[in-house]
Amino acid sequence: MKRNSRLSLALHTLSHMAGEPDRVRTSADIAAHAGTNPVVVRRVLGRLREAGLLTSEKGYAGGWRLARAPESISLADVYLALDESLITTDTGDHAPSCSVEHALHRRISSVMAEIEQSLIDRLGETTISEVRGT
Amino acid sequence: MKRNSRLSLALHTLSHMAGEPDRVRTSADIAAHAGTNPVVVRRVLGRLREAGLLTSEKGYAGGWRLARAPESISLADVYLALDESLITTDTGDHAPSCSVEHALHRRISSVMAEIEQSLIDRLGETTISEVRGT
DNA sequence: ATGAATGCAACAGCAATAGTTACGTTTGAA
DNA sequence: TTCAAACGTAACTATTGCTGTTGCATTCAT
Repeated sequence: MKRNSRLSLALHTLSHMAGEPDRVRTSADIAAHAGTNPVVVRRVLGRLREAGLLTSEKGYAGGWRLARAPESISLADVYLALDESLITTDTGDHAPSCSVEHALHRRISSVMAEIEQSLIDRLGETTISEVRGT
Repeated sequence: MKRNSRLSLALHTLSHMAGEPDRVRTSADIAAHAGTNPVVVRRVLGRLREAGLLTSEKGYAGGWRLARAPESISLADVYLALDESLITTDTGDHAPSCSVEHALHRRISSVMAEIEQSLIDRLGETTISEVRGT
């Protein structure tokens, strides 16, 4: 695993869960399906839980379950839950020399923020259940 | 520099160049403005040259210059030149166990490809000269 | 010829992250 | 009550990607 693996893992798991929303799955099960480690699964899914997309229960017969109907979970929800921020340009610790540079920097940041919002809007148009194929 | 620094460096440089399109700039000049290293600049700008956005000349009085009018260079051109592929999920060297998994994987890849295309379309709507502020 | 510039290769250092191990905590069943 | 199963979390390692840096060959105008 390498590129965007958190997003990939999250999407695979959620889409898979959308098939049987009531079934409780352990992180070990999920990890086996995803070819990774239970701790990694808990790390990623923990973020989705914080965002209210999943619930987890400890102890015997514990595990993970969708917190909402899959039709109500959009890709934007997942993206924002993971806090990936794919687009945002670097914060530039290099203090701009002249005011022209400074203005340019702000201009670019603003444009990139608009682009990211467009991406989020687009992600909001697709739900987990659609990804799975209804 | 850290996050999306290549994209950031490319945008800053191109936007800056759009102000005086005929001026030749050395990688040392650009690096000084960007607060980085000439070699790093040449690495990033080299990709833009391969994509036909810039030209470079070696030797005495050499340097970098826009290869096209700034109004004809879109953010999509820059994005594609850098081959960043922000969206694409990982290729999953983990061979899917069952055919359901396999179908799901292809489904997700397909959806993410659509999303990335939407992003590129959106990036195509803004040009370097617009970023600069006309 | 010489100095200024790119092109390129190689290497070090750093940051992010996956993977792993270990241990505490919680829960329900036996 | 005891025990096994599960999550939660911390700590550590390894890997990966990228920036920064140095060095050197090449090219070009003077």
